[in-house]
Amino acid sequence: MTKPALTGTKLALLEAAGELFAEHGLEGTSIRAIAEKAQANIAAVNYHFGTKENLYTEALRHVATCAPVIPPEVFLARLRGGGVENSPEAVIRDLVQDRVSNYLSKKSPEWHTKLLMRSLPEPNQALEQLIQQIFTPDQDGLMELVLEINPKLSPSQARILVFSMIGQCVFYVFAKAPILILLKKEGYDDAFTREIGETVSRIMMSALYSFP
Amino acid sequence: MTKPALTGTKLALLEAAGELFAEHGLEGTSIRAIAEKAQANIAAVNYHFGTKENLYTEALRHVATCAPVIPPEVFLARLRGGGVENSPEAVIRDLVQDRVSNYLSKKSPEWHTKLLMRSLPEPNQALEQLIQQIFTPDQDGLMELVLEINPKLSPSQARILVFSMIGQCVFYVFAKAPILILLKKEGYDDAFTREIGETVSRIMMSALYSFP
DNA sequence: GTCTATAAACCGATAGAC
DNA sequence: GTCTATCGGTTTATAGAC
Repeated sequence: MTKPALTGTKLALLEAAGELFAEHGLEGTSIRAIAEKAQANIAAVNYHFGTKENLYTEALRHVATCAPVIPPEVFLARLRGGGVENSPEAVIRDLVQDRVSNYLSKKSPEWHTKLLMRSLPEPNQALEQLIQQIFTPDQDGLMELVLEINPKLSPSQARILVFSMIGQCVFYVFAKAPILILLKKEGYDDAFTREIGETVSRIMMSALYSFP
Repeated sequence: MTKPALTGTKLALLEAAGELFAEHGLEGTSIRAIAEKAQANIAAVNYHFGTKENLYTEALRHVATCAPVIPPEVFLARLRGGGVENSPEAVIRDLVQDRVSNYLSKKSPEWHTKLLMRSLPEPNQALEQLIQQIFTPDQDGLMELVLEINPKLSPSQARILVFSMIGQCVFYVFAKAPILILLKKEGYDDAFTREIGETVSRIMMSALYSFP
């Protein structure tokens, strides 16, 4: 038991804040708006979190620890297990599909990914912690996976391949608004999400075997 | 002559504002800070631009019209011209290298791309105009290029391939801060930038021929 | 066009009653 | 733990002199 359960008001504040921060950023969100959305008192923010910055940090940490993405180790184990259903093609396809559907579909609230995206170019005290706890292990696991499929890759190539894979998935979240305008769509439907996953995994597979 | 020349103060305000907006966002930047940086009076912002939002819009438009990226038509013409130096491999490599170095090196001030990145998830009244004037023609041109190299691609596949190419390039700008922390680097050096370009173009080439 | 001075509103944070 | 009331500071925007 590392984390005490959140009382109703504290949780309501955290989620209201997360949603508003995701939409309007740290500076664009007032604690008054947060308290109103959470149906709590303005002073409750200060009571539960001290400062607005702390609340932002907590919201970001909350999102990061909630991410239901399947860790690379699972796919690495499948790959080493062998069998037709665990071919590199199948494993990469499932991995990419998991990431894409995680980012683009409704597995988790939309503001989770939105807040995450916003925190990347807007460095925050929570970001470095996030990187060490979430991104670095994930990146390392994915590099191991990529090197398992093609051991001839240089570490530097493997790293860029991983960035490219993540970058393609993230781009659709990050640039969602302009992409939707470009496509004249209202939102990503399931068929489009599936096609993104299929195409990205196919790109990665063909690339993986074309190196070094 | 569609645009009257900018007076010294107005231009100074625009550039100071752009730099601050890129760094701290719309809400995180005060017109006081802008005026101070531009060595102008606070009231000058209101005089020249009316509101802070207008100034933000103008700064974004300024950046968009300054982008020195080589248009897809140039590469399409090379491709159709034929010859060894105009092979699909060479053309894609040069295109990706141009984008990457444009985004990552010092061809244009760093705040240009930073402001552009920030405006994508933070929709603004200028964004739609930006998309119609810049993104849509660019996207269409790149799709034509991709279809010239592999005419068997479905339009939907070609579109996603283009998104994937742009997405990979943009990711390194967008997620620069976490990537640098991850790599334990201070900045992108030329060797790294070059390797990104080479790897991304190689990924795209192998993918282009593996479809459909 | 540029300045000073100021209006009017909002901000985050907190003291103190309950 | 929750509330009201308020402090001290900042914000944008503007009126009016030069």
